[in-house]
Amino acid sequence: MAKLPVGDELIFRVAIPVPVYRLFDYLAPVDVELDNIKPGVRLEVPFGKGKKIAFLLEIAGHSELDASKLKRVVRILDHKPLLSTKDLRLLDWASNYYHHPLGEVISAAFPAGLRQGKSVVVQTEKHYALTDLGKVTDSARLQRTPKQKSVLEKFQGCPSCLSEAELSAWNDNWRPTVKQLIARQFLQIELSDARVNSPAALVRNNALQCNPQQQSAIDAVCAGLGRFGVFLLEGVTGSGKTEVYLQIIRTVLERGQQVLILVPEITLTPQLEDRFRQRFAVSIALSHSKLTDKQRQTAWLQMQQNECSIMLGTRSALFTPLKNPGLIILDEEHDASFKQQEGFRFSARDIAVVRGKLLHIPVLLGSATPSLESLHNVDKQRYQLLHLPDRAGNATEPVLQLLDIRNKRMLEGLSESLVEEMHLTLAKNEQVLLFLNRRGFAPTLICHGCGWVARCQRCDANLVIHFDEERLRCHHCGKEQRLMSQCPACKTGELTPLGLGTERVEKVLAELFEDKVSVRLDRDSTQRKGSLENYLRLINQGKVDIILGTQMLAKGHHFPNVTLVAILDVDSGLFSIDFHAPEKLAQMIVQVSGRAGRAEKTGKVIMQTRKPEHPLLTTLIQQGYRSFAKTALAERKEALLPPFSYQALLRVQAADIDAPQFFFQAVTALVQELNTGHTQVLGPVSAPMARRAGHYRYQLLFQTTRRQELHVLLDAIIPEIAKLKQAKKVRWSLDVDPADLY
DNA sequence: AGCACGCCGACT
DNA sequence: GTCGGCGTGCTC
Repeated sequence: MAKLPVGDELIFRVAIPVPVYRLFDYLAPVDVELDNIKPGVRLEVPFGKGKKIAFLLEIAGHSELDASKLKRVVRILDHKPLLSTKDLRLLDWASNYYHHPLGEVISAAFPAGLRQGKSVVVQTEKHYALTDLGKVTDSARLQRTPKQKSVLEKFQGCPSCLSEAELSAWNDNWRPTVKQLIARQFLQIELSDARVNSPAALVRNNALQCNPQQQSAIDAVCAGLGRFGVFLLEGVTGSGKTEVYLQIIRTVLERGQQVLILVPEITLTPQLEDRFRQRFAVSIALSHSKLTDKQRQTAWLQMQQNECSIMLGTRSALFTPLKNPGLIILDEEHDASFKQQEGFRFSARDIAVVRGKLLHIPVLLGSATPSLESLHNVDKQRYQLLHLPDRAGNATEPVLQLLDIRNKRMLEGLSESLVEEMHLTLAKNEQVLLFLNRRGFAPTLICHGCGWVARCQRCDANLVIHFDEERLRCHHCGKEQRLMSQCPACKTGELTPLGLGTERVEKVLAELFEDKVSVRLDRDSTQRKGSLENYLRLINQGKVDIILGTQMLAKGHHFPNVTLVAILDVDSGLFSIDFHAPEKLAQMIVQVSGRAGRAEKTGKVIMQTRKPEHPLLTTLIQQGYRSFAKTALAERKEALLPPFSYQALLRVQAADIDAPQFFFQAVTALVQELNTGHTQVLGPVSAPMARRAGHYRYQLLFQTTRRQELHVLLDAIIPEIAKLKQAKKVRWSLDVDPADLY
């Protein structure tokens, strides 16, 4: 083979999205103009048998490998990097912190299309604001789009006469067509530079009057614009957090900068989105899982190119490049969905803070029930607390009370006193909301004759009875079967449902409140697209008296006419072995309570319990979430648990029962060799659910009071674990700062 | 993660 | 005699 002229060749060092903790070297393409090639550009490279999209990290003069082993870059996909140097640094940091391969981390920052190598279409057309329509004279070109034509003409007659619907149609659907029209006219008439982002055109004058606390929160963040700082906005439901966001965003837009707003889940986005649209006359980029890849890519590029100033998105929108960043807002910062639970297990909240630091912009975290980590950061004066203690308007705080149900007669989970309270509320024509975080009819099917229990074959779990569909279903692996009528063990005993699910409560509601309308909101009843929205509409129209549901009720939905909220079984959250459980339970209780009494009507929250003296419950009820958090933090400190220590969890699962054991034997040997600091190693222990979907699950916990020490150990041990032959027989993953120990 | 190489059981 | 099972190892 002819020897390559090694000395003359330049080396492209790249990251490739494969689960390998290593970079790859390639020969630079021939005749490459180096001036234009910067780190971050996407490349197409030969890899193994096929081709892959790679990300350029550096251009080097030498490679460790013999030049004959190197392949050549096929082509360069980007003229300039789509990610900034700072964002690349952020991704590199995240790769190190979470011990996840850099190629996969960088890949996660791109929308699906660009990840797969789609080229960015150069946008020759500019996006213009509605104000520019006034200068378009040639509306004859819109003959085929009469609605757009009429909006245009209406606008030209009276710019402020456009309705909400017309404006959102413009934002959502019509802009491309009108945009084309403007592009054609661009050659004929001189348009102003009033683009979508132009501050003059972007705010509609409908801000709400703020109370002093809101105003001082707004002032504090606005005074911090242009430099790094983290603000924790603590405000109960209805305290006007959103208005604070909106007014701060206005200031950021006026500075000509962009805002990234992250929210936990799409369920609460429509309402928030509506408020944004009502407030700002600029287009808003959305990014969440219900959109198509193309829509997400468009939104991503609009932010990247500064054609859009506001992005509202979920966790994965965190990495959206911002040409002119001004502020990151993370709403409901305590929410668990900000932590990605598979693959690259990152915390969007924690990375947002690091990103703010790198970009020299403030980060605003908001919550009615801040995470203990964030409150601890306030104590440490790393975050600045902004408190909104009052409900806006005349709304009063709901009254929380414990209802001792020991020795009380229960009707399918409802105590007699609760039923009485419900009657009183319904008699006033007000709504009742019942919360039970367990779907299905009952969580257990047991034989009254022989004690046989319906178990999942593949998990350490019982099958849940779904009476309506006559099925038994495993909520962990999804496996299901027909609900049998005869005990498969003894063939004679009577099969009895044990325990309580929403379906069962729904049945008893129909009997107890014959003349009232109740709806059940859980994953099963809202599976069909749009059905949740339908139910919510009926509820808000007052056509529903009793709302019964799971988790999904706790998040964001407003039920102004609900004045009684009952948590049917608060005890099930009290006895988890996971130290995060009390925090999660307290947050859930407060969030559910927030659904009650939003208007001028005082709400009441009843929690049925058999542990009325439990300190978590009494502290929370008598002294509020803040006191609870203080107590919980003191307990964490006492036990040296996070945030007073740092954890990483090594999880393993395998179909073979012995494989995890062999894996951990090898890992333990590595730990003994490499753990030069004082990191504690707890385990391995079997996961709380030892078998799931036919896989045996074990985990090993690393814990230390000095974060640096933990990362030194992980830096050393992860590449070694990856090389273990025992590691190839299991599926393993590392979870840094695990949000739960399951 | 793919993908090929490689060494042992049931089929034309 | 082959087809194919998935264990093992590599990818610049």
